[in-house]
Amino acid sequence: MREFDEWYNEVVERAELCDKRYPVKGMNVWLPYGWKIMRNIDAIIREEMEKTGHNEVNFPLLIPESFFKKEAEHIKGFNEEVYWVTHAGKNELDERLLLRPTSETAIYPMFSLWIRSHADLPFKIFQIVNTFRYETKMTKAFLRVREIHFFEAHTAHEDFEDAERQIKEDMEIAERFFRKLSLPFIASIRPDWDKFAGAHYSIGLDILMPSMKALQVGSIHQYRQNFSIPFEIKYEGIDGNHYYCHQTTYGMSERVLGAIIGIHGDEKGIVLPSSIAPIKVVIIPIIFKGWEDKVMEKCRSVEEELKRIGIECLIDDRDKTPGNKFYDWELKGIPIRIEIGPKDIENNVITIVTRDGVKKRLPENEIEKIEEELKEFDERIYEKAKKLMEENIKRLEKIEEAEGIVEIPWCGKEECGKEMEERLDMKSLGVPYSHEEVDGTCPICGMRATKLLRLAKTY
RNA sequence: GGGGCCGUGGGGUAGCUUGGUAUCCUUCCAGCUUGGGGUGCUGGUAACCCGAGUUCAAAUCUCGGCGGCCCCA
Repeated sequence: MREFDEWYNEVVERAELCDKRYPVKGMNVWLPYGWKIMRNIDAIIREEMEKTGHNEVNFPLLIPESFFKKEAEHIKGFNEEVYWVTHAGKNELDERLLLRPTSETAIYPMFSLWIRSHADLPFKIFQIVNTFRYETKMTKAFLRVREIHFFEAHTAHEDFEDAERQIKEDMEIAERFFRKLSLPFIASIRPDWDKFAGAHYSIGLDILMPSMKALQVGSIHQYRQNFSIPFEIKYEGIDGNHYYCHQTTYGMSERVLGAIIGIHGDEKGIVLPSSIAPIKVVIIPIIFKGWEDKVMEKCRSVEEELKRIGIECLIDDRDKTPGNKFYDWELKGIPIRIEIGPKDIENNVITIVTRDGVKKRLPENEIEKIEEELKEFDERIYEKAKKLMEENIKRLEKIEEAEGIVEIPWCGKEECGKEMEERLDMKSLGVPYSHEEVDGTCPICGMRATKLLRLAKTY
């Protein structure tokens, strides 16, 4: 949808999330406000990682060409979008180095040194780093960039079953993570022709944007032994023999922020769930002649009370008119604003207005209720987003025009899936992760279909 | 991968056809005023993407580069 794309481009700059004027394509400057939000998102995933026994590491940006080349499928998948470092000053390097497009080939040589025995397993690490991919399509702030703010978890396991348990855990992490951001998503097992380069299978986590295009916001991969064999990641089993590990990864990026902007935003600007809003409550003094001191005094006491109960807040005492400040903070997506003026002081109340337009007065001795108001706000924006998604997932029996995400009975053959893509002008998201059993007919070949193929236009 | 459009103060624009240093709105700064949804007035700062060429003279014409946007595969 053209309007959406225009709105999106404008709002990321007006809300001071990033500055797109940096003169390298696909590389934007994170502004303080946007970066704070991104770091709050990172903090949530970091907390989830720690809860589930992953340790944070930080690998070098550069990978030697010889490492990168060890897994054949992986190179094929990334070769065209790799940035190369070929020189040091005027001298050509003996071995070319690449900027990581993802870190498998940096991390796994170290895995093979670190992992010795079954007692080391499962081995679970993650990092949040920048990765580089020379995207050939049109770039777009947070949605398609060439320098990616990337979260990646890498695990190694004794056997396939334990790696599968990891993938279940990853799905639980994703559920909790996206719920905290009030973002509904769907999980699909990507078709073989679209899985991650080198994976045994891939699960895509997708969000339906208001433009009715699907956005992949996360991916979980089962590698089986596809990397452990070329990288020789082996452990000594209880029986004294050596075995190759089974591996998984889980990845996400600033696309999550792009999804939040797109899903929750409105004509006034972005809308932030309270879990990541740098300021959860903004206090606007409504000053009239003769009331200056009384109003400011009350603002400060409310601020103190909010800080005491652990709610980040700010008094906007800039010399602007209140209306101006309202528009400002709405643009930036602050969940709740408090207005304090003469009328509030006379009635011993504060006026609160949530970002989605609920206005009420709270007695001034019940300020702690703001906490509940924030929770209810998060819940409302989640339900609204969920409704939009559910209304636009459509079950079809034959090939027909539809907006959003469609689910069509599929025999499982690649040629049929690709023909659906072509005729609908959509991309396959894959088969629902929930393994929903169906009894239908593939509309392409007419054979019995036991699964659904999800398709959508994508970013 | 193929095609098209575009680049002027921080943002949005006029000027380009017919070469002579730039219009308006907004933002920003100062002051007064105002203050429960973009208050008003006065004054001020600030721009022709980069490089080469044509010319007495280039925002304007030519070529190249960089960057942005759109459409198709």
